[in-house]
Formats: sequence, structure tokens, C-alpha cells
Amino acid sequence: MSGAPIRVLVADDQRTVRDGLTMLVGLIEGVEVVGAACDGVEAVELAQTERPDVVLMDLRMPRMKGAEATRRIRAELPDTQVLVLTTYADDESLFPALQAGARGYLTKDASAEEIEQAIRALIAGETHLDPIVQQRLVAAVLDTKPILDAPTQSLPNDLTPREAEVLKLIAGGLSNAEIAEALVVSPATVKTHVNRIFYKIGARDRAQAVRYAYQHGIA
Amino acid sequence: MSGAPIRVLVADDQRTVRDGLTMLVGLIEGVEVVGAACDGVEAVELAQTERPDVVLMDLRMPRMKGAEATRRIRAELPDTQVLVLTTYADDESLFPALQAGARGYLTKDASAEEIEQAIRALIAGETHLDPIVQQRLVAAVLDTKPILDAPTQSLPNDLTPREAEVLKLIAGGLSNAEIAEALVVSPATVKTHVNRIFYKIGARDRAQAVRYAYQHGIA
DNA sequence: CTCGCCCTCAACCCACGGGTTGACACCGCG
DNA sequence: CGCGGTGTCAACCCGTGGGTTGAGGGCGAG
Repeated sequence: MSGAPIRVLVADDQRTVRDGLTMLVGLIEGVEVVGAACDGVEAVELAQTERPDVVLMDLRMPRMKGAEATRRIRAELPDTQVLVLTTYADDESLFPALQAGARGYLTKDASAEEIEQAIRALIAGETHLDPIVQQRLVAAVLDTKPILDAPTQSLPNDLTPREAEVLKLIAGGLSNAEIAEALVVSPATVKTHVNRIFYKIGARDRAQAVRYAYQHGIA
Repeated sequence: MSGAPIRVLVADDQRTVRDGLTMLVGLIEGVEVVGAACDGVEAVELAQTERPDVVLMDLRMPRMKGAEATRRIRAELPDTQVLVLTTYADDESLFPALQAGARGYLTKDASAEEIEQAIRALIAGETHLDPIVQQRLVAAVLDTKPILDAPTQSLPNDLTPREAEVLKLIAGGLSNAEIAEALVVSPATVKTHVNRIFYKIGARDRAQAVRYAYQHGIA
């Protein structure tokens, strides 16, 4: 399995990132960088002339967004796979990119080995997504899929109903005063609840409480 | 990072698979198999007494299905992650397992290295899914999420790399002083970053910043 | 080279948050 | 009936966080 080299095209508007990626990917054994585009239009053009196996695609680029470039490449070159390599994995970037036909999605935190693994996975016809992306997909699917069972959505901690309510509002970014107003109680009451919540979930401040809420599916 | 060993519990009804897994996983450096259950009921019981870091869970087991066992374990032991290791990745197995709180999903085709990677990913709080599962999730999401890409999907973000780094730590529940220590800068610098982040993402305090981070996939 | 962005740091102010103690009313339960 | 859990509220203290201003160095782009 070491025949022709894997041909890779790099597309990123930031010069340092583009050059760094070209260098990094070129060092991978059996991989050859056949071009570097600095925007979406150029990426599509280079893809058509070079017919690479994989395109490393940034999403935020001038002239043409990475998602649109991905769509065109996938439409015209079915054998060319697109590996998105971008800074953030927010829904507004993620879903259009997947919709456009990207089979891989990594953030720029990825190591060289991860990029290599992803490239090889795409060549093998697999999908390779950043763990965060996987997490978001799971969340999105569970959102839309009906709740198959789960009779009593048991709260992990022995938070009282009122405390759980307060925790949700904390996770919503509300201040103590705002929570008091929302629940029609005195600010002092809220403070009491908040302190008990912190004690129970092992949080030191609101920030940790928000983190806890999101990690435990309360928000 | 080579402190206490990772404690793993194996749950599978087939004796050869169970023993083989126990052997295989026990050979991984820094991993210790603390128990082997032959059905779902035993898996929950052993999880409660042993409090493992990761449970390798088969889905088709007598007495109690793996999905239900996963749900109970996740409800009572938030720090214990479940890695499903099953024969097939059909939707009828997959979605209930994810719904139940499994953070990892591999088929029994997986190599020892893949299992090791998955275990370490779960320990790190990440999600690790088989490429086929990733593919199915993408398909499921694109099914339910019609093309919703915004035409002028522009960037509300604009965070500098350093700011993004700080935001991640904020989302991790760290105080300014702790962030300063982690990044080896002065607390004053951290405060500057924090203020700029708040301005850019429209947050009023850390709690709202944590919320933002989780909702945008930064954490 | 110069401009602007990014990162760095310092000093100040004060409001809000976090911790503690103590109190009272309601309600279900044994 | 008395007890414990829950929800409510108040006073206090003080630390951290949040906002502002100001300033200097590095580095890439024009």
C-alpha cells in the first residue's frame, strides 16, 4: 500500500498558516503538497487543475468561503476529499461545512499526527472529525431524535428542584439580582441557594457552576 | 501525567471476548483492569464498588442491556465514562447508547491501539467514535438539519489566538490568578485579555463567557 | 520605515459575588 | 406530636472580578 503519493492541496488565507501547513504536511511520508490557495476561488481553480486527493480547507477566507468552495469541489471532483481545518467549531461553521460535503473537520489545535491520521482516514473513505465536533453532533442528534426512554431524568447530584432551577439560570448567565427577579424572591434567598449549589456540585464560583451545568446536560 | 493508573471495567457476556479484552487492555501502559462483568446488572454493581474511570461496555447482554447499564452508571457516577464496544453500529444500538450517555463507541473491529486512544480520549473528557459512527451521525444531522447556512454568515468572533486560549481556560473554571499561572504571565495581563474577550463576545462576566464557550464549541 | 495589531504590565476604583451565621415558616413523615 | 428538609430572608465581611486608563515592546503589512 505505498504506491502513488497522496496529493494534497492547502487552502488558507493567512500566509503563515498556509506555509506552515504546507511544510508540515509535506513532511508526512507518502504525501505531496501539490498547491496552496489563499482564498476559496483559488482553491476551486487549483483543485480543478491539480485534482488532489485531499484539500485542507480553512473556512474563513476572502472572496469565497471555505464551505462554498467545498461544495463546488465535491460537486465536480467526487474523488477529491475535503478536510476542514479551522479555528473554531461553532455550529455556524460546522453544519454548512458538513452539508457541503466535507468528510473531515479538525480545529487548528490539531497536531501533525492528527492531521496525518485524518488525511489517511479520508483517503480510506472514512470520516474523521475533531472530538469536539463529534460531541456536538451527538448533542445535535439527541436533540432531534425523540427521547427513546429515560423515564426519570435523574439529576446526578442531590440538588433540590429549586436549586436545579437556580443552577439553570446561573448557566444562562444571569446575575444574582436577575435570578431573584426571575424567581420573584429576595436576592438574599438566591445567594443562599447559590451557596448550597456550589457546595453540592463542588464549584468555587459561577464560572465553574456554568461549566458543571453544561457538562452534565443541565443547560 | 503518569500518576494514578486509569481504572477500567470490562463488561461483556461472551467469556472469550471478556477475557481477551481484559488481557488486551491490561497490557496498555498506565491502565489497570479493575473488574469484569458478564451482564448489565453486574456491570452496574461493579461500577459502584470499583468506581472505574472507564467502562468498556458491550451492548447485547443478558439481564440488563448495555444501554440501560450505561444510563445507570452515568447517572450515579458522573466521573465514570462509558466506552461502548459492540459488534454492529446500527442505529437501533447507536442512538440509545449515546442517549444513555456513552462518550465512546467502537466496533469490535477496533485494534488495541484504537481502544487505547479511545480510553485516553474519554479520560480527557473528549468523545471518541468509530469513523462509521461519525458518518452515521453526520447523515442523521444533515437529515434533520435542512440547509440552514446563512448567506452572509459572517464572524461574530474575532478573538485573537491568545484570547481564545484565555477563553478556554475561563470555560475550564479557572480564576484569573490561575490563568496567569497557567500561561506564565502577570495577572494584570490576564485581566486585560479577559476584558477584551468580554467586549468581543458580548459577555458581562465569566459565567456568560463560559456559556458562550460551550455554546460555540470552544469548550 | 511607520503604522497598527497583538501581547504585555501597572495602578486605581468599587460593585458584585462568595462565605458565614442566624432566623422563621411550611410541609411531609414517622 | 416533633423532627428534618426545603425555601425564604437578613446582616456582615472581604476578596475577586470587572472597568478604565495608560503605556511599552514585538512584529508583520503596507
